Amino acid sequence: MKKLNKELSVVDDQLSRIFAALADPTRRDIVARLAVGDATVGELAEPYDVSLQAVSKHIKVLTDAGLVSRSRDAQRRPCHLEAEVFDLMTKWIERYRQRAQERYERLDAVLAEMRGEERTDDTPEQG
Amino acid sequence: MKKLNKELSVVDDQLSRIFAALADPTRRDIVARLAVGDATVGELAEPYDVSLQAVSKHIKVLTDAGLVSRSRDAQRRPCHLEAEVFDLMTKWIERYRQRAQERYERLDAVLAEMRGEERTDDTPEQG
DNA sequence: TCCTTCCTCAACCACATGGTTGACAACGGG
DNA sequence: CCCGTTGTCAACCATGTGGTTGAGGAAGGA
Repeated sequence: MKKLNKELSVVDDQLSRIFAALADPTRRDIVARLAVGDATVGELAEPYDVSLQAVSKHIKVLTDAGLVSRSRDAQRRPCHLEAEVFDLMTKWIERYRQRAQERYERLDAVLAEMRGEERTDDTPEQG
Repeated sequence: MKKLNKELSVVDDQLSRIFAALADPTRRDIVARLAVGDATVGELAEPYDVSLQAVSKHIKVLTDAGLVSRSRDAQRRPCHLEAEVFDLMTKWIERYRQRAQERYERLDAVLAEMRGEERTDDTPEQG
């Protein structure tokens, strides 16, 4: 039963890009500022001590993840935060957070039961 | 106004570790399985085509991020999913998703208004 | 047309990361 | 006590990532 069919569905792939994009504090900061309002690369770069090119790269990572879209306004290329993509993340998170939470609550019940009975099974179904 | 005070607060640091941990599909898969029930490294490694050591490393990344805790049961070191840490993420996400969503909805209103009036302001307050 | 502004591309560098293999530590069963 | 089971540590390797600098494209303004 080796070699789990790792065809890396598109959603899975995007999820990876989103999480990876948000793993960087600078990029999270940029997202935070874009939540307030659209901004150009230059404006976004201004508070940081790094080159404009570095910030441009961060923006690219964010756009590749679908978190940011670009438009054109003369020479400017304003960045816009795409809120919908967050849903993909929250859906993923909520699914497992809930399961884990339920399991945790069930554990309480089990522990209460165990005080009077005996344990037969160790690991719940898995796969 | 350069050099944003980048002291990388503890929360920020953990947030980075959490997002980075979940950026890997294998680790997300492990989290998914741990949501169903606790498991040992060996059990977790079984479906994959990689060495046990590689999976052990993944587990280490997850524990360092606070997503997984370990216990001891004879030679076994079962992995347990820590659901609370998810809250840190969802809180961060929700904050900016909401802002962006509100901004988006406000845009609708503005566009509707624009059909009858004239525009004076372009970019909402920012900073 | 030439210049300026805004931004991206390309090459490079240091370091992090995911994988490997080999050694070995921790624990319980004979 | 020795052995098997379970898992980690250490060293190594290939690739990815965030940063740099330099060159240059795209779009107006003079």
